[in-house]
Amino acid sequence: MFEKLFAERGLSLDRLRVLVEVHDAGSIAQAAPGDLIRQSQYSRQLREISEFFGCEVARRQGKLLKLSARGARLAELARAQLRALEDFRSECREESIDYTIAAGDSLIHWFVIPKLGALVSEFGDKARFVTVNLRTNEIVQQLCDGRVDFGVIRKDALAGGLKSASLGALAYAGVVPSALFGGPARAAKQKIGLVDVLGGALPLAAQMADGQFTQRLREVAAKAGVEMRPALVCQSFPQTLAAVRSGGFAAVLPAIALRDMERGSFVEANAPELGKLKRDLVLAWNPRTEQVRPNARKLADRLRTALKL
Amino acid sequence: MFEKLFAERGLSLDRLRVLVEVHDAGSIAQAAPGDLIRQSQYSRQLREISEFFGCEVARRQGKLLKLSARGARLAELARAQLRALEDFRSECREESIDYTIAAGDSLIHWFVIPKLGALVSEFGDKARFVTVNLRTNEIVQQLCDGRVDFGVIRKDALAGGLKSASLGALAYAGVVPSALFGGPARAAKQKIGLVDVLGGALPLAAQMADGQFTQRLREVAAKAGVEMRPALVCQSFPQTLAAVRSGGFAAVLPAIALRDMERGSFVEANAPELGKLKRDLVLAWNPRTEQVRPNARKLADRLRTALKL
DNA sequence: ATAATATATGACTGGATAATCATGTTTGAA
DNA sequence: TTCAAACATGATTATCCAGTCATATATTAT
Repeated sequence: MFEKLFAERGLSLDRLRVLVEVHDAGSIAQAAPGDLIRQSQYSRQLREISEFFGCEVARRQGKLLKLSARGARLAELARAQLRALEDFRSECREESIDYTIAAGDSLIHWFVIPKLGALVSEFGDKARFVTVNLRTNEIVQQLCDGRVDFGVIRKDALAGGLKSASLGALAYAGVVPSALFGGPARAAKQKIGLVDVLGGALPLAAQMADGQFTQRLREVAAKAGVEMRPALVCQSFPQTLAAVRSGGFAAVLPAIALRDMERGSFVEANAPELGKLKRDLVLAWNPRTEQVRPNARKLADRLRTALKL
Repeated sequence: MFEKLFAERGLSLDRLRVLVEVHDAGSIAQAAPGDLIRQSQYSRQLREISEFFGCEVARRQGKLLKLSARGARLAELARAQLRALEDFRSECREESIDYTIAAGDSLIHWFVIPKLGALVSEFGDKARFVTVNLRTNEIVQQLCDGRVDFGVIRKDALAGGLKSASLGALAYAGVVPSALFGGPARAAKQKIGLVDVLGGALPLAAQMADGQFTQRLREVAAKAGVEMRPALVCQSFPQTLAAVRSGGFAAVLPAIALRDMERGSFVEANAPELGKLKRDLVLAWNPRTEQVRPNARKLADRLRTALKL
C-alpha cells in the first residue's frame, strides 16, 4: 500500500508545511519577509513539491509567486492533515487544543469574549480559545481555507459551503454622555433623538474603519436631515466607546457596548431610525472542520447557543 | 502555524506509513514476514512515533505487538491522509485512481464484475477498479478502517457508521444437469422439486465454505424431510457451478449463476423452500471515504444503481 | 535603461531519518 | 528449563532533506 507515494522522493511533511505557509501569506516573500535564506528554501521546496506531484503547484504572477488552483487545494488538504496530526498529538499528551474564533473588533470585544467564560469551564483543559480580529471578507476567506475554525459575521456575508447558525440581530444605539448633555439631573428628565447625536450640536466620535457601516450611517443621517461631521474619527468601536466615556463625545455604538458604561453616565437617544443599521449575525464554520478537528461539532453546538443574543 | 508539530523531531511520512502497515498486518512480524531487518526497523519506528505523540501507540499482547486503541485511530487517520495525497498525485498526473470493491467470491464473480463494464467506460481513465475476495466480517472490518472503499455484503452484517444502499435480494436455485436427469427431452417435460436435488438420489455438489449458508441449507433440507449428503464439497459457488457444468452433480446455486449456463443444459427445481435462503444485499461504504477520495460519492451513486439486482 | 523587489538555482554543509547488522530481551510452548 | 518466535536496542552507514550563502534571472516602477 502506498507504493506509488513512497517510490519517489520529493515529499515530506516540511514541504507540505511550506506550501501551507506560502498559501496563507500569499507569496514567498510575504511568507518569509526579509529572510533571503528562507525565501530561497521556500522556492526550492515548492519546486520539489511540483515535481513530486507532477503539476505546477505555483505560478509567477508578476513579481509574486502565487499558488495555482491545484496548489491551493493541496495547501488546504495539507493544512487539514497537519492540523489533524497536531490535534491528535495534543490529545495524546492531554494538552488543550486551540480553536480559533474570528470576528470584527467590536464583536470580539462585547460579544465573543464575554460569553466565552461559560464555555471555558465546560471544556476545561480540552479546548482553548484564540480570538482574532479580522475584517468580514478575511473571515470568510479564512473559514473556507481552514485557517480559522469559527467566525461571527453578518448573515449577508456568508459564502457557499460554510455552515452557519443564526445568532440574532446586532442593533446600534446613539449615546450622549450625561456630562456633555447637561449633567445627570437633566439627562434623567429629558429625552433626546438622533438629531441631537448626529446633528453637530455636540462633538461626535465616529468609527469609520468599516466603510459599509459608515455609508449606512450617513444615509440614516441624511434621511434625518443632517450631515454627519465627526469631531473624532476612530478605528474601532471600542475606541469610540473610550471617546464617549471620556465625556467629550457623542457617538453611535453597538447596543451591546452600553453594558460597559456606568448607568447614569450617559443618555441613550430614542432613535428608531437606527433600526436600519441592524444586521443579522451568524456563527459560521466550515463543515470540514467538523471532520478534521475533534470536538468541533460539539463546540459549534455550544457556541451557537452561548453566543445567541 | 504548526510550530508544535515541527518543534520536535520524530514524525515522518515513512513512520506513519509503517504504522498503517503494522495496523493492517496485525503485528510487526506479519507486516514484514521473514525480514529481520524490516522488523527491527518497524519496532524502532513505532517507538519513535510513540515518543513523538507522547502515548503508547502499540503494546505487547503476548508474543505479538498490537496497536493500542490510540494507535489504531492514528493508523486510520494516517491511512486516510496518505491515500488523499496519493489520490491527489494521481489526479495531478492524470493517472487513474484505484477503488477497491470487496465481496464474497460468488458475488464478485456473478454480481460485481459483470456489471462493472458499464462503469468502466463512464469513468474512463479517472478510475480503475480492484476487486478483492473477502469474507463478510473482513469486509466490514476493512470498510471501517479504510482498507477497502466499497463492499457488497448481507444487509444483516452492516456495522454502525457505514453508509449503505440496498441492492435487492440474492436468491438461490436448485439445479440438476439435464444429462444427469435423463436428457434434455425429459428435462423439458418433467418438473422436479427440492427433494430431487438434495434427497440423495442424485450426486450433490455443495459449497460449504460459508458456514452460515450451509447451516441454513441443512435446515431447509431437514424441513423437506431429507438429509443432505454432498458427494462433492466445494470451497465456493464458482467451483460448485463447475461441478454442475460437468454434468455429474446437482447443486444449490445463487440464481444469478444460472445465467452462465447454457439453456437446456440443466433443469431448475421448483423449490419455493429455498426462499428461506434469500438474503438482502447492500452496497456498503465508509462515509469518510467520500470525504477523503475524489469522486467517491459519485462512484457510490453509480455503483448503487449499476449493481442493483 | 536602471534600480528595486521577488524569485530561482548552484554548491555546499549539517542534521535527521532510514537501512543494516549484530545482539539482547520477552514470551509462549515444548 | 529450554527452545523458538517475536520484538527491542545499540551501533554504524547511507540517503535524503533542510539550511546556508552566493549569485542569477525575472518583473515592475521610475
